[in-house]
Amino acid sequence: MHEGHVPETELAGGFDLQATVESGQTYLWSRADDAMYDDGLAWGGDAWYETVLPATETETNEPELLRTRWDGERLAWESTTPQAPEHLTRLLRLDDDLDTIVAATPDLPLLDRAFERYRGMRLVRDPPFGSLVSFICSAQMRVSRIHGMQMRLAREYGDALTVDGRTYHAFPTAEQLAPATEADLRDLSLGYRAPYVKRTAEMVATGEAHPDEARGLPYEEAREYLTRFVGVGDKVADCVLLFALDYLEAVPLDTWIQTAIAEYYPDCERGSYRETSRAIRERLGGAFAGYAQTYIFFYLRTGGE
DNA sequence: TATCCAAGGTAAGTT
DNA sequence: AACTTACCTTGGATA
Repeated sequence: MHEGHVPETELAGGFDLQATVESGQTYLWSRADDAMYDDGLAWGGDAWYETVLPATETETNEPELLRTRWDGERLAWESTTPQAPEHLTRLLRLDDDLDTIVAATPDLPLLDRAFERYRGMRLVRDPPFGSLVSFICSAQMRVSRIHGMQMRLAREYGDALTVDGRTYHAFPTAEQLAPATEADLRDLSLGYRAPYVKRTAEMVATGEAHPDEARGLPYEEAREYLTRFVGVGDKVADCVLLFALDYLEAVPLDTWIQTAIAEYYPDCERGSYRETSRAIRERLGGAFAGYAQTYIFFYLRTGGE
């Protein structure tokens, strides 16, 4: 295993690894201590987190293990690849300048409290297919269970990798996932999401469509593109745009944000997803509105008011 | 111990 | 285009 660290001085605006990984943006990382995912908020936050890089994203075309831990002053890492810092920077957006982003965001009381509480939390940049499947699975589901679904999908269908006697699994490719039957996926407790995941995997595997195709389109066109996948409506599309495809202005209108709008920004409620989305995006500052959304989401979900 | 409820929504059918 | 309804599963709350 290669190892190293990223010093705090290279992380403009600080870093909160636990909030970044456990805030419900990504379901493709795990806590190495096997503590219940989504149970760490009162815990301490210096656990190792690990993910497996898909073979399609590595220099070797093999899956690679990546582990990382915040030790209070710096981001330590261990990996089967020496390219770990580059992968960490991409996946956890280490080169985002949070000070600039916070400064560019409007001065709203709720937002200020959320920024203060979780200062250092970054957006993630998940692999698009994994992000797409994760958020299809997120419908009417709790964070810890969404995570469990992705872990089971990886274990059943993803590439295996053995390191120090332990076996890890990459999230499956569309080609690996498409052959699964609806019954297979229901056995993994996906419930009614099973046929959505299967049909979406088939669409990607056959080349009919790919989430990467949305990249670069004007924001609302990109969202519209993603809704062609089965199980993907406006909200899930916004999540993929924000957490995988670099659309930092995307504001997923989930139940928590809907509540926040009703309570704090009622004038932004416009009756339709499209118009409400435009209004709240404007209220949260436009270009980085998705960053603001993620802070508000996590702040409210963890008991902030 | 049994029952109920809600969880980061979406698709399909009606009006 | 706006409005209803069904949908799997399960941990945690309530009786």
